[in-house]
Amino acid sequence: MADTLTDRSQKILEAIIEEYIATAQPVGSKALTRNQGIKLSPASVRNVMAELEDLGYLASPHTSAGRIPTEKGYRFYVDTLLRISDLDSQQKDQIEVQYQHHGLHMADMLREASRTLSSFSNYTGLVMAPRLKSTIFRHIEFVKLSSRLVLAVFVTQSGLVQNKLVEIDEDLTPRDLEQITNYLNQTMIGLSIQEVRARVVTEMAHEKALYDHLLRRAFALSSAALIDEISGDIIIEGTSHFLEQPEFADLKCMKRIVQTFEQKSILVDLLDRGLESQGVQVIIGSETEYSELSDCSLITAAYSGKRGALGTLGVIGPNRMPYSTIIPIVDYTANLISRLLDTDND
Amino acid sequence: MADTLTDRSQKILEAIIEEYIATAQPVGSKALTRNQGIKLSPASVRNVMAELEDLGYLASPHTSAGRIPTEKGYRFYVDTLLRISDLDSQQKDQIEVQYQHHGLHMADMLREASRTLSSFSNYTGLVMAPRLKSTIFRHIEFVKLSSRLVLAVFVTQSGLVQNKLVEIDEDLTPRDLEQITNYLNQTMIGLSIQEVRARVVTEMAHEKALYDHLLRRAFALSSAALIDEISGDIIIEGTSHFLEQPEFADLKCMKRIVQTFEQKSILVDLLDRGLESQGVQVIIGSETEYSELSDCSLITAAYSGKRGALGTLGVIGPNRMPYSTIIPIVDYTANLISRLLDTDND
DNA sequence: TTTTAGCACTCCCTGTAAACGAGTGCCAAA
DNA sequence: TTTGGCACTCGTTTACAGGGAGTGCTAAAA
Repeated sequence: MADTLTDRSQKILEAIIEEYIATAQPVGSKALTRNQGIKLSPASVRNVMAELEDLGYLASPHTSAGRIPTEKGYRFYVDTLLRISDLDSQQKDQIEVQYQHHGLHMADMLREASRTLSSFSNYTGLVMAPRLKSTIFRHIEFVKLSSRLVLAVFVTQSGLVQNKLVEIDEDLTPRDLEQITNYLNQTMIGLSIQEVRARVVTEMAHEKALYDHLLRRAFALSSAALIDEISGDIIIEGTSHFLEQPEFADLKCMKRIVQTFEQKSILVDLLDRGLESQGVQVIIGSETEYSELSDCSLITAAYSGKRGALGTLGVIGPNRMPYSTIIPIVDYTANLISRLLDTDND
Repeated sequence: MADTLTDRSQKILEAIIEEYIATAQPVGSKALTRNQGIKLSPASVRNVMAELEDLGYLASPHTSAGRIPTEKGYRFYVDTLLRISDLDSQQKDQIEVQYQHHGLHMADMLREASRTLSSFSNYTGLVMAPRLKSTIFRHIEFVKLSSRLVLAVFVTQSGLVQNKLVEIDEDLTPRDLEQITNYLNQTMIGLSIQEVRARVVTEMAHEKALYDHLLRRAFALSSAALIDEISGDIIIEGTSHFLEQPEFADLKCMKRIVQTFEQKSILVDLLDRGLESQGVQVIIGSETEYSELSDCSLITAAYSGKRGALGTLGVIGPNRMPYSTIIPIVDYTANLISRLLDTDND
């Protein structure tokens, strides 16, 4: 089949998709010639529509309804038809002002990001918090809570604070802890947590019969402290926007989606996919590879700190989303968060 | 009006409420005599029902439907008709086993509590994390991040770790910080955060021209660190259970409730109310005093640490909830959490 | 005096049928 | 190649009748 669409076909496809995005109703040939700037008769449009249906870009729910875009249609629209404009500076300001009160706390900032994404897009906002392992070590502190319990507090370059309780076998004096702290802080600064962990492991293996008692304990302690990373936490805001979408009026289907959100692991996986990519990613329907989300699309972008990607954020909604307005919002927010993380903590 | 119900009236009211809880359908006189253990004819039941309606315990949606309980009906049921049985030990074990993997982390434990409440009740689980101010100071640590930025880490008696970034005016050497830390840890241990804060404030006022430079800075720093407490965080799990309730099939109404959940402040207020009380509290419908939740009921209980109440947890659902099975679950969970918090960190 | 049976009445729900409308596909004419 | 016309399809709406569940009232039975 000739998969190259004529200019005219593309124009009509675009008009159909945009009309459908706006109205959520199957769009017919007549409606198209009326509302959109199509200068053809309904009959001509019908011919093109039939052709587009044959090619798989459109589908008809039943004989006498209009056409709705298929996933392939949306994909083509996003890939080649969509012209993405920048946000105007007024909107940028409106978004940016949301972060003014959250000067220093990373967790608050990410929550605000999710909330802002949701309220500016009118869909559901998603933010995946940085994985511990991908962040840069800045500082570690041990606080002795009882004879067998030590609290380890890491601070990462980007200002994320993470703590973990560690059980220890032998009693350590505050003096021991202080020395261990100093040693680790001097040797590990600037490495990623992943690198720190690797280094601890190799050093422990190499110097099995480590002569320096203190060092051995330092490694044992930090190894225990780093052992299981926090699974990337995900911040979801604005689930209620899903309830506004006519395509999810069916409670069964709605419930499946909300349950998927509650479970989080699927969303973590989807957001993870965008972590290594540049710019905005769009995942449409079954491209998610989860049947629960086969009617949902995600628009995601990675945000990054000084040294590479930290996490991903985005918006999830029905396939029928106004991509042209949401993509810039996601893009701008990701850049804004990256910028704020860079400047805040130095 | 004679507000004392005869034994028979009470029995019938109870049967109606339980039938309605089970079926979500208005219950008629015939259905009652069929299914429940009522040995009267439908006509007699009807007389009693009419009386109960006059007294405000029942209502009829329309002429030829059965009766449904009013809030007053539920309240009477909960206050005087309900016999609460203990959980059997099998159920207790099932609940308890959920916490085995979460030995040490308080945050994880609370999240698990919310999840368990939800899955065992089939409604939505709520847990309000301890307010910082009501917890007991155990340890404070300052970590210098840059010349103007200090990270303050508190540990509370119950193992809650809270951190806050503080901007400082003058540069402090690590040695200064260490001294300040030591001073605060020695003087403040065992006080509640609220008391610590009060103490810092009075000392700062009293010794305005504080001769000891170090002390002054210690107070300034801890004052800044304690200044605005974390607003009680609330953990909501199982919102999707709301989608199963026939009374919320209306999307409008559903959306209003989900939005209320997202906003959280209302739930915080409601959970706060149960903080000072002993045992299980039930808030029914408009008793919440929020119109958004006029069709919802909460079952809450406070959990506590060594020294008094820390937070509240519970379940929220429609007015039509199986109180007799959920109250023991909430009660047991609150006690379990209290116990775990007590034993874990000593 | 209390309980029950009978009966007329109300109101919702369901199913059917008809009318309607939006849209399609195809064919022939422009 | 485009357009107008036309028959056809199919979902949606409206109207209406019938059935069912439940009520309130009254009079008879216990």
